[in-house]
Amino acid sequence: MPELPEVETAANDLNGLLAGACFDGGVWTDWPKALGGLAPEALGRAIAGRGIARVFRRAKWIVVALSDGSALGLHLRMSGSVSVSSAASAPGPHVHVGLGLEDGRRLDFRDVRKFGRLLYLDPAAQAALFARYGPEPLAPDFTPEALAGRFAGRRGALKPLLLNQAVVAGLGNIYVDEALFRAGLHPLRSAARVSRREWTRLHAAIRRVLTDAIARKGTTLRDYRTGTGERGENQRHLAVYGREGEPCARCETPISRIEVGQRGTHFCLKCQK
DNA sequence: CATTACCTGCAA
DNA sequence: TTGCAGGTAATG
Repeated sequence: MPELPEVETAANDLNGLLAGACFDGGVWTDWPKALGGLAPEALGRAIAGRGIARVFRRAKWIVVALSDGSALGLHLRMSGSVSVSSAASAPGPHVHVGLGLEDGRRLDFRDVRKFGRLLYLDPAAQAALFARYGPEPLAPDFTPEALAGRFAGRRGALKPLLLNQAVVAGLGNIYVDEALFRAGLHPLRSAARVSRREWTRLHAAIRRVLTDAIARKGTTLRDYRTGTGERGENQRHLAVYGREGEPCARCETPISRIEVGQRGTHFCLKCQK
């Protein structure tokens, strides 16, 4: 489910709820695989008594930074979400991990499809993990030239490259389709045949689509919830994603759907060349 | 580059 | 029953 705007929203919500709190070492799970091989007891020992310095996003990871420089990395994959509840309450449906806090609350990790992960990361593991990712598209130094530079010398179509987290971090199937529509670029356009002016348009489109979605607290199609349990609003503003057959907002042509790299791909064949 | 695997739920 | 879903890693 979650792409950059959803993870950003969830991380910001968790930061407001958890900054300054302390894990008590209690770990409940009914799906130990989510911990990536670390035993629940070992995770509990690692985080017991650790304060939460802050919670932020990197790529599609929620990073819970702890007082000793270690961190928890939460990846929601297709259907994950996070929430904070009372430790006295029973875990809700599809909650697979719960981490106790010293103040009587609990951080819950919910994930219908069980693809998500909650990993303990020491500083070296954090560095190794985040080194795999490309630049943050909303960072101030992510200029149109920086975007074009990421594609320099790469062959292939725009959409698969934009989905590649090592090229640019954080984009997924929804926002790639939306950004390409806004930029007027066909998802199968070769990256080698994009002009300077088109890179500038694509850069603006990516930033606009992401910032608008963050302002609307993300896109909730099925499982995604904000860190406070609400649905996002951006699903009401999608131009092409999930709109096969509906008229294009710009030219009325029915939106097309094709497969690109095994992903459903939505675009306007008249507006996107 | 394509295919498969990882999982569950839901709509056609 | 089949196909599809916001992601990604592993395998030919």
